[in-house]
Amino acid sequence: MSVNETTNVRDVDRPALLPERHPNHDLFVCDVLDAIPKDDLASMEHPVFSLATKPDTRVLSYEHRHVKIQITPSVKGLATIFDKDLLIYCVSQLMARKNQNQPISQTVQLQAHDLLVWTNRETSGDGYRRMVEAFERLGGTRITTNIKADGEEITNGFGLIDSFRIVRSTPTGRMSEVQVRLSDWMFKIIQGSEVLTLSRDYFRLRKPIERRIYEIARKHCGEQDEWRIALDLLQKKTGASSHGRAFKAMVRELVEHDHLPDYSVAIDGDSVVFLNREALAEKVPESAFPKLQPESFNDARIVAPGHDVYHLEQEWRDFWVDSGMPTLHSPDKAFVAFCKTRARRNPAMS
DNA sequence: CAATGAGATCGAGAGAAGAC
DNA sequence: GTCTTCTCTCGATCTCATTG
Repeated sequence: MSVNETTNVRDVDRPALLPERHPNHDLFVCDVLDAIPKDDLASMEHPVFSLATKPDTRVLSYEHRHVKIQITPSVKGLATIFDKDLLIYCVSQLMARKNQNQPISQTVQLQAHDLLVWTNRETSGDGYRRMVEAFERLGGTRITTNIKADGEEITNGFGLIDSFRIVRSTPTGRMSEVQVRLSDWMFKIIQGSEVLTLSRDYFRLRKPIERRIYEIARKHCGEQDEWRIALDLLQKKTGASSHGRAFKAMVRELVEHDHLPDYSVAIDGDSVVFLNREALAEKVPESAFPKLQPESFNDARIVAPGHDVYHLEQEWRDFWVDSGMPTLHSPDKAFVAFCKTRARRNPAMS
């Protein structure tokens, strides 16, 4: 669901969300630490990706019930939350194939330009340079953990990705194809479909912390109506190392601009409350929604052939609620226009 | 006209200084 | 001590001009 740009502009007239450069398909993401046996680490959700925008060479260590986990960066620094975009792309490509019952392999072949477009990034030379650096950080970041099994302590180490290979096109020296080999554990996650679907607007989140908060909300709130967490605990989960005051100010800003996909955020004392937007939409009384004429559904079928117009109506209602339930002079025209845009963006599957 | 390059600007985080 | 404000660094991002 795209956000109404005109109603979501910051005081400093800078949109909270990045522009939607390209309409994407479904996103899937796996929680990295889910890869580790769940009995031992299910209750641990430690940040793996750095939120910093400059090289972060800290070694992160966590301990929980005699299980130790250590995240070690290469000299290039920890993989950042922006680097995770590349991993999300690889996982999504494999999941899409898997969902179509096509065979999947641990090595993903992808077009560099497609990756940049799909992850809502710049396709400039700088964009390509940053992509290579991101792959280097992903490959260089190692996770080491010890697990006790039958009295024996086993230490496992793995990278975020196993390896990558860049194929450059000769005329301009620009890279064209990238081959990424995923780690065994990452591949197991995909095989087990232990992934979450992300909003398309995830890639439009500007701040690293906002992306991390969305992931946490996505995992914990999920389809529930509401999820509540203490502010300091949320900060701990995000891994943000800034001062508590700065973190609280950031959450306040998130509340004020209300631009987090899928969830609305509120502060209640020392707690942060995530409200599922879909659940919120359901609570709007039927009489409050704009009335549509029966002919409009016929018009919608014409502009969006192959789509379920009643499903589109539901999406349109969600969009209307997200936009702040504005008064519409002509709901029918707005609905048909919405269907037309939707159909252009996602042509009906045959 | 899409892809690309260059320079400007933003943001996270850290540290310092000053007010209370 | 606590809190706010300012400055700095550097990668991410924005904007606009150029290229093929």
